Amino acid sequence: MHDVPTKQVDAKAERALRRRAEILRAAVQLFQEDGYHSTTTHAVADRAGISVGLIYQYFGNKEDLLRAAIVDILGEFRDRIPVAMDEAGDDPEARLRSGFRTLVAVIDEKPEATVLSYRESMTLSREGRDELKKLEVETAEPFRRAIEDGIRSGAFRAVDADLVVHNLLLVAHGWALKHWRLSTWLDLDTYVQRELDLVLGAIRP
Amino acid sequence: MHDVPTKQVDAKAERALRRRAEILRAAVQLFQEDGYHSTTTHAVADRAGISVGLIYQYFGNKEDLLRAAIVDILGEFRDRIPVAMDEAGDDPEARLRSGFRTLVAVIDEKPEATVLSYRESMTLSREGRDELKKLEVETAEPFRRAIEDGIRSGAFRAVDADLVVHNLLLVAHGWALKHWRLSTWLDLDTYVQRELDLVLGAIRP
Amino acid sequence: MHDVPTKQVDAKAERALRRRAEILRAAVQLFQEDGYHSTTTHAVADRAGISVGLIYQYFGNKEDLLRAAIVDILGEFRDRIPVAMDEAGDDPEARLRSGFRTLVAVIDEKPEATVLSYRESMTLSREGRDELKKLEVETAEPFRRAIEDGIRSGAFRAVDADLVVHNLLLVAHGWALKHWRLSTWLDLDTYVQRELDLVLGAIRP
Amino acid sequence: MHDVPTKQVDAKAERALRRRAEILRAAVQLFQEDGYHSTTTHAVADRAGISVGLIYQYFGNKEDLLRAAIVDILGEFRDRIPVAMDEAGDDPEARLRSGFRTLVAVIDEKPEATVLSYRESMTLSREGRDELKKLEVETAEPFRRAIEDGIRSGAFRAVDADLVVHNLLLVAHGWALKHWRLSTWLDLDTYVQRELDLVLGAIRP
DNA sequence: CATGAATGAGGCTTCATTCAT
DNA sequence: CATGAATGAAGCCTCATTCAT
Repeated sequence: MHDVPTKQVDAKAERALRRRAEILRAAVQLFQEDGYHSTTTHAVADRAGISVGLIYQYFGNKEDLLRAAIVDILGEFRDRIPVAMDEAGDDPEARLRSGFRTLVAVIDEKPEATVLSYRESMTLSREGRDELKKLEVETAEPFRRAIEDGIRSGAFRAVDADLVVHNLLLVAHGWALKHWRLSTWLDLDTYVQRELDLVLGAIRP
Repeated sequence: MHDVPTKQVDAKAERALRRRAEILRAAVQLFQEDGYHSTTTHAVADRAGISVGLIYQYFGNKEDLLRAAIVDILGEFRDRIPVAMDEAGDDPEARLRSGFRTLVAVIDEKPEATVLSYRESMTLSREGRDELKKLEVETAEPFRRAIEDGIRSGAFRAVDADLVVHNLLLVAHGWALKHWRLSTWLDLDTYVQRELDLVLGAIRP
Repeated sequence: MHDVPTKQVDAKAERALRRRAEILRAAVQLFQEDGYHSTTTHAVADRAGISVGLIYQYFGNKEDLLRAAIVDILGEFRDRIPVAMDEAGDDPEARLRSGFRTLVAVIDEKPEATVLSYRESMTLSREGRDELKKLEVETAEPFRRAIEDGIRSGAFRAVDADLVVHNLLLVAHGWALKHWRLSTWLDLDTYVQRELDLVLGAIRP
Repeated sequence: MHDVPTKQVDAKAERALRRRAEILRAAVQLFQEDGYHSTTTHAVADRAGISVGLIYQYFGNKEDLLRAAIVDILGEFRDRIPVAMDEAGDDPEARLRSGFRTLVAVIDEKPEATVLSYRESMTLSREGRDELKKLEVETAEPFRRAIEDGIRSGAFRAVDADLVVHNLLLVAHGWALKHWRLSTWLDLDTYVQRELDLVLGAIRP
């Protein structure tokens, strides 16, 4: 109704974003700990330190919370990987190494979300799943390009680029999916190192 | 209280086993189609053509049904892979190829169960999860041995055998997990062929 | 699965019908006492002496219960009125008197449901409302025919038959709608008698 | 604590009244469209172009809004009908015609509120309902007096005056309650005309 | 063995109302 | 005056599980 100082609007908007993030963080934690279906909306509210009702002012429903959680991490993949690859310069192999290292690092930061996207993605509605697939394809794209560049330049053999990307992503996700086993004998850096050696060893001429 | 002819007992026992299998099949189908949590026991009963009550004569509860479904497939891995490897003779690479081909083939036969074991394993109780992990380790074992044999014989480089097995299993599971994408450009045999080329290419001296 | 003696099937079907009727009766009572929206499904279950869950084996949801309640009484109108009119013979006025008397009598038996159909009908979905309108038109039909017969035979003036029926129904419903006021100075028979005198007095030549 | 110019007080008071009326109008619209229970206070605020909180500065709670809406229209009946009857002079029949015509006209102006008073009156608390009954009786009173005057003067038969009033009110309300059916073959004036002919035909000597 | 009617705890979600700004 | 973020009680409904037949 009234004109309100811009600063106030910004403050409100920022506050709203912070709230949204708080709720999402609580949800991701609990989804990871107990699974999506065993997590109640009340539990999310409690963990976030708010009331149940408030969840529904930031998210349409529980599934929305799940989708937001998964989209959140996949979005981070999509955004951070190209940056990391560009910082590595033009060499295809260097780009691949940097991108993969970043991918696994992000997964290691939020393993919950990665596991979630495997475990609960089919819980989502058709639209939600399609959104995920789109993000997944977008994440794969920079890797695919680096490999094809490498093939063109002769740095790599004429392998099936899509398949190599598929493997790279699987192996990266594997760090989260099978962490219970891997972490008994490897740390993050060693895992990245050895996997890169294997993958690159397979595609170098 | 009565003595019962043995033949009748056998007939009964067999009938019971068939029933159990029917229920399990219905459950696996529905778990795959709709997810474990969205599948109701009534739906399982309907699909199996029996009444709800009967489910509880063959399985303790719904989670039991899930565990049985997953154990079923993992057990098949454990049993069929050593056989396939033995049929391939003594050469480590041949054994690896045969074992991997069989692994992917079994997964292709019942992709549902594979996906299930990723998606719902955390739904299980502590005991159920431990049982799965045990089966997973047992499945990995023959692969690990073949690789170590190959390393010893000089057929393979001195790679981290456990890591290579980890990758082999991930890639095999990947056929089920990412079937929606892979099947757009590959068939089963090509997938097995190309993956073997990549993996073996990485570990050959 | 098995063939079952017909008698048993009948017994079950009958039992089911009784249950349905019990639940419906409890619901109508409570809807009348407290209004549809103030009546909880738990309250209905308690009144019916069953558990909440059972309601949902006989009715799809709460609205379904409301629709069933209203359809129930409107159906009774539709069925009992033609019978009463036929018992009255051929004379249009006698038929009208008998039909109206029956209408008010049925309303007096279950005033709740009549009030419900006024108060809550718009709570229903489009389909539910259409079903009600159809029943209402069917209830009106025999009255309309009697009046038109009377007009043709010269027993009644050339009045707007539809309007007279509209009035008859309103007045009959009025017995339930304004019972709190009417019952302070009239009983059922007197109400019927006097209203018939008024209505017939208005349409006689 | 400050003395405030009277003009300002008036301006404020008027502004407040306007706000109240705006809110009430929004509420009546929505109550009619969706029913009282399906209308949320947020929806009322939106429709009125204000915030939820403001509603509670003009009305104690949601039920208050309903009562105000119904009292509003019933008060209009009470006020306008005697005026219309007085303008018609002394003849009982003329007074009755004028009163009824006005009653139906007011109902036609705000059919929502009439329907509301049937549909939701039981939603009100004891006090609210009693207030409605009082208003209803007050509305009926001038009609009753006209009929008794007519009976005394010999213009009408010795009918049950209260019952005739009951019918008049029912028939008037019927215009709103059954508008969906009536409006398919009648307009307002015809309805008034024909109903008056029927009712007066029934009570003329 | 087999049935399926019955149970009831518990989950998701809505929405009237408040209060700090 | 006015806002709208926040609350939390309460309702509808589902569904795993039992048990009398």
